[in-house]
Amino acid sequence: MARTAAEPRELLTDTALRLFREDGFDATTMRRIATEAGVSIGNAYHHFAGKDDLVQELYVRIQDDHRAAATPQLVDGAPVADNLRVVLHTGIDVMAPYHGFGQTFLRIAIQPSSSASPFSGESAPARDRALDLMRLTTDRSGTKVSRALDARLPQLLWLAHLAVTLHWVTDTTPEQRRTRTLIDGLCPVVGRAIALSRLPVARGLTDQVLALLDSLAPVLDTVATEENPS
Amino acid sequence: MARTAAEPRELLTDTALRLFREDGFDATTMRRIATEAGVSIGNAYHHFAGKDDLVQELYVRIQDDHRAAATPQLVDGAPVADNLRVVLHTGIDVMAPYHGFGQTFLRIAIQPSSSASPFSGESAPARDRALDLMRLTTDRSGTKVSRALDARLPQLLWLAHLAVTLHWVTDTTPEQRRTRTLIDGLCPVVGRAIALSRLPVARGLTDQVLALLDSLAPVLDTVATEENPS
DNA sequence: GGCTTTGGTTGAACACGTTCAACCACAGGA
DNA sequence: TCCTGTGGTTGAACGTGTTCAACCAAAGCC
Repeated sequence: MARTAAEPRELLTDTALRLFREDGFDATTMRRIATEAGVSIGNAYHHFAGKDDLVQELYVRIQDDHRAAATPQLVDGAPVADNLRVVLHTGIDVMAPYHGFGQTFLRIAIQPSSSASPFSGESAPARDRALDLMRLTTDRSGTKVSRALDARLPQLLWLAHLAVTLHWVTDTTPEQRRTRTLIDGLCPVVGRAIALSRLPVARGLTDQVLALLDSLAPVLDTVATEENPS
Repeated sequence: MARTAAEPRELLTDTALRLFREDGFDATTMRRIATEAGVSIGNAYHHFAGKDDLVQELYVRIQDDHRAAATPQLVDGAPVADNLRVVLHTGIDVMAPYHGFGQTFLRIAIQPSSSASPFSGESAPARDRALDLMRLTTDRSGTKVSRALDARLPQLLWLAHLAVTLHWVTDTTPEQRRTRTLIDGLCPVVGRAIALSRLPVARGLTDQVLALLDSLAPVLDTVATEENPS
């Protein structure tokens, strides 16, 4: 046999992700992942904290794919609504093969303990990556916004992304068409709202929203805070 | 002993909810729920589809408590922002004892199969109840809004409620203070946005938002549609 | 009294995720 | 050559949620 010990970690992730895609999350057992990857079940747990940890691997992978898919389609100087549309659609694209266990996906992502949690205060590299993509989106767009709004806009768009994802998970229409419609309807709204925010009449509301976002800073900011002084 | 077979269903829910509160969701085993309720484990599964089903019981119970707590505090003719504030705060109040397993809470609620799912297209009595409360809120408020917006406003407020709940689940501040702050900041924003929506300059945006909500009607409407022609 | 039906009740049994003490294989000293 | 770590590797074992064939007990009906 002489198994070359060829990175069981990669073997495990690949097998797991394939089985997740084929049979769904619940139907895929750790025993089968391990056997098909050619390692023992105990060894699987040596490389990954648990079944959920395997999903996080997918989570991170999807984020990378998302960035790779979205970036080349962004148009410099285009309205932010257009670029947001690109980002949201490509986001759905890369997630599409995994719609089957979107619920599981969300379940893992929600857990504050998970590093994939969109809200986790810890290092949360996944969320930072998502926020970075949104910052890239606003930076490359030509829409003029106030300085104060510009600082918070990526986070607002990220929240929109979160909302769209939430809808996508529960979307039972074929090919998740309704989510596509939602995106196409949502982006112009966001663009128009941004435009409106510059008018004096909306000044008060804009300031309120920004103050509100400031109060949520610990949730939204990319900071390495939290109880880990060591 | 002569156990009087006194409604094992109620015994089970009461025991389960108590144990959930005391020890959390994961630490509470079906075996313990069954034993402490004085029934066999198999019998527990005769009355409830599974552990998740017990949580749904709590879900429904909370919705009722929420309505009971919010209704008497609503002020007829008050600005909708004020009444919304009441509803959101009382919502947090009734959920407070269960913050410990808020994640589980969400996990159950997300599943489209669950009748507690906020998005499930089926009968979804729980969601209808929540929407009803929001309709009550807008009806009793004195804020003037356009006819078109009035029809959709409860659903918009319900979405706000959903967002606040999502934040609450992941809120790790003591007593979930940050969620309280979020509510206090969010309500004036909602009120101001509603006021702004009546201005001609915001007419286009308002119409777009309403059209967007219309496209989501199957998700948001209280209708008994879905594949169940029998 | 028998007989059937119906629906609550039981606990052993199943498959699962996860843990853990034991087991290598190999590297680096002495 | 031996000793001693060190870190990947193993599979039996544990406790869990859930299922299911069997078992009642009471209610009709003859």
